[in-house]
Amino acid sequence: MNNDDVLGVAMAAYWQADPADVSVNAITQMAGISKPSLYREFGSEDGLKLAVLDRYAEAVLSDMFVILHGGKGLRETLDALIDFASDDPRMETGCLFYKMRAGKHRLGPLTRARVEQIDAAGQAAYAAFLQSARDAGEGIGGLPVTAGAMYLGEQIALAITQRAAGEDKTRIREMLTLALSVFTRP
Amino acid sequence: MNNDDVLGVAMAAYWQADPADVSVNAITQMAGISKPSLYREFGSEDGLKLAVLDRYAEAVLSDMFVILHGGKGLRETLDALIDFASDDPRMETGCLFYKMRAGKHRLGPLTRARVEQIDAAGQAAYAAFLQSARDAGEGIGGLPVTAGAMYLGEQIALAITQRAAGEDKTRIREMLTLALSVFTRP
DNA sequence: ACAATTAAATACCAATCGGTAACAAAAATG
DNA sequence: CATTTTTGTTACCGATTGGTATTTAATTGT
Repeated sequence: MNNDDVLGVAMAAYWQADPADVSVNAITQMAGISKPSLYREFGSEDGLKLAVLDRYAEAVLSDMFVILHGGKGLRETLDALIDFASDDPRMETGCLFYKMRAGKHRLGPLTRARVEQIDAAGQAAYAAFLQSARDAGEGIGGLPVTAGAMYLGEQIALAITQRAAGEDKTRIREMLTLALSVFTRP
Repeated sequence: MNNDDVLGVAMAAYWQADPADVSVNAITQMAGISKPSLYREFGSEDGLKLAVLDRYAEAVLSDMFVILHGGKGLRETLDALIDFASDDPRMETGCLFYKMRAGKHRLGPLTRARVEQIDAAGQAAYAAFLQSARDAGEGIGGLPVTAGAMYLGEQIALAITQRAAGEDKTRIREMLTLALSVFTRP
């Protein structure tokens, strides 16, 4: 059982459940290694969660950034975001990042800092996307870009969180489509 | 320090922080009573949380039901909901019910059952409100009433949760107004 | 005033948490 | 071959969790 495998086991566990509900003991047991081995590799629970988050960001969140920076038009990009949030099978148990963000106060300083950093990057990406849409002459409602970016980000987060709660995919898609319709209205 | 005072202390503590982050030990200490006294009165942590939730529902959630069943028009009621979510000082640290609902899996069976019950009642109230608006000839977008009810409820929950996260009140009002504008558009 | 009952507090329980010290096996180095 | 260094394990630490058995204090009935 190699270190990268351990990280994979931890990511799966944190992802499926809430990170705050998975103990290091449970992870060592699932990975079939001893506790000191884990601590020698990652230093602390905080270090482990940070490593997991980084791996998750590279493996999953990157896809969202790709969608946002794809240079497609407003409607097409919004549709891709809706598809991702309401249909991507990886989001069936929710998004690990959003779970961590929702329980930010329960994280150690390292992981919390990274969560805030990723969150800021996300906001920036949403804002850049909306700005470029506006520059391209596509109206995005009267609202300022930063407010729209936050709105967009929160609606995506809400949709994915609802998927983790076991809500019906079609229902979620309906609601998200409705929420984002404010961007594509006259 | 009477029993009702203890309930008040517990409600304040659960409300300000996340219920999952407040131990019975902490509550007995804050209330200045001994642990067996609390257990004699409420039976278990689950029993205490249930009692707190009931008290909270009567003291706070009832106001939301009053708004919904007020019989006012669509716009007026939506505005009242927006005011409540984004300006009511009691929501400055979020809504205890939404906090409990977000961490449903961490609750005992009694409290969890009540949370689900209240949630269902909320959905029904939202649906009844939208139905009456539609009956009164006010268009609420093309969508089915049940989907609209869920959307409305989740947007309110999102706004209040963001207040708990310390987000700017004006910003929250902007976003909620935007989200609910789908109901009052041609 | 004394006995019986109720209320409350002290002190404890087992389980679990994150984290580590002490120790055994294996691999690399001289 | 002998030695050092790395790897991994067992067994433990103090703190905290929800929950209780036992004992002390206050109240009540007679």
